[in-house]
Amino acid sequence: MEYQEAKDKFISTWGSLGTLWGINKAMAQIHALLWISPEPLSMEDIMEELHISRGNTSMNLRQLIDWGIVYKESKPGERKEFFVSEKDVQELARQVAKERSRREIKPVIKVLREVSTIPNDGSKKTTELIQQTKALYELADHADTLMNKIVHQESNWITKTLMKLIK
Amino acid sequence: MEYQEAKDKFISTWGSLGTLWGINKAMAQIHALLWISPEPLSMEDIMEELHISRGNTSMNLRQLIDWGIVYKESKPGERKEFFVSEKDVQELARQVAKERSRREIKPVIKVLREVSTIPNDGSKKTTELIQQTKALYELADHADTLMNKIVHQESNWITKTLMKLIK
DNA sequence: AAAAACTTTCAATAATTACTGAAAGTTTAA
DNA sequence: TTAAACTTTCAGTAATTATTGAAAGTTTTT
Repeated sequence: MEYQEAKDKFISTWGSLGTLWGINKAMAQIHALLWISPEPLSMEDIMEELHISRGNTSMNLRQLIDWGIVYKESKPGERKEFFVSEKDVQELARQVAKERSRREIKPVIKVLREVSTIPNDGSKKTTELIQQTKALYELADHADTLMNKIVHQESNWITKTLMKLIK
Repeated sequence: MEYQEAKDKFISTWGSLGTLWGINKAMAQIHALLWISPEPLSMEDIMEELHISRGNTSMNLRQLIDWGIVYKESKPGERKEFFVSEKDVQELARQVAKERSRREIKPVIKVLREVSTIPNDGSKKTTELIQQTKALYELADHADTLMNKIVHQESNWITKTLMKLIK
């Protein structure tokens, strides 16, 4: 396998992975492209490489910037803007963990807490609802605490911790 | 908040959470309904509670069974089949981790390994491709090993481990 | 072996989500 | 202050994904 094939394969795999966890294909592909690009890319560059429209590129770049994993960069003498991705895999993982906690896990935890703390009228169905949602609440809460822990640690804590658990 | 409101809230939240990680709404809602139901439910029961069609119910129940988190059950004297969910939160987490590893992470790891091991022709772009995909490969591989570790441990290892990391 | 009770399949359709492209908006240069 | 270079917005449209419902399939009972 040579360069072009490997590149295409990576971009398309990363793209379909995205849809699997709530990021759309274009957004994931733009990230993939920037992730492996040694140079900042302009909007033109991205549109051309991925065959997507200007509007699509603009909207998805904005989302990547919101996620904190892509940055704008301006080259001296050039009028247009260029984009680069965060290149450190640890930092990428931290940002993703942080955003997912905020967008997905926190709201669910809130509902689970509300639901699991309704007054128990003693009926079987209410008891079951409380018991089962409480179990989910505790699991989700632990997982979220762990994620936040990761987000606030120094950069290579993730790898070190995973390694410790694995062996 | 009383029973019915809490129940509806849980089912709809769990349902939208599902779409966020690649499980469709009906599937997640059926799971939610069974998760908090003290009794096994028939297909009729599920259709009626969630206002979904027979076909939809049948297909999504099958998927839940494939995921290993819902079981068929037959009541003596009754002709139709009943369904119950796995009720242990640890076991639920294990099954989900196992399936996600198999369906999502493993295939990505395979591509990352392939892409990150192409011959390096010494060019800047090839070097960058190899370096960046290798970093992702290592992260994904560690995460997957950890998940498998979880899957094969005794049931309350997850909580114990998370607790240890958290404090 | 026929009928009744129930489940599964799948083509058609509905609902959702993503994408385009041109117009409006913004910034810089002349 | 006008024009050129570039970016963003968003209504319309395309693509994708989920759902229905009726027909076909299966199992159990009589």
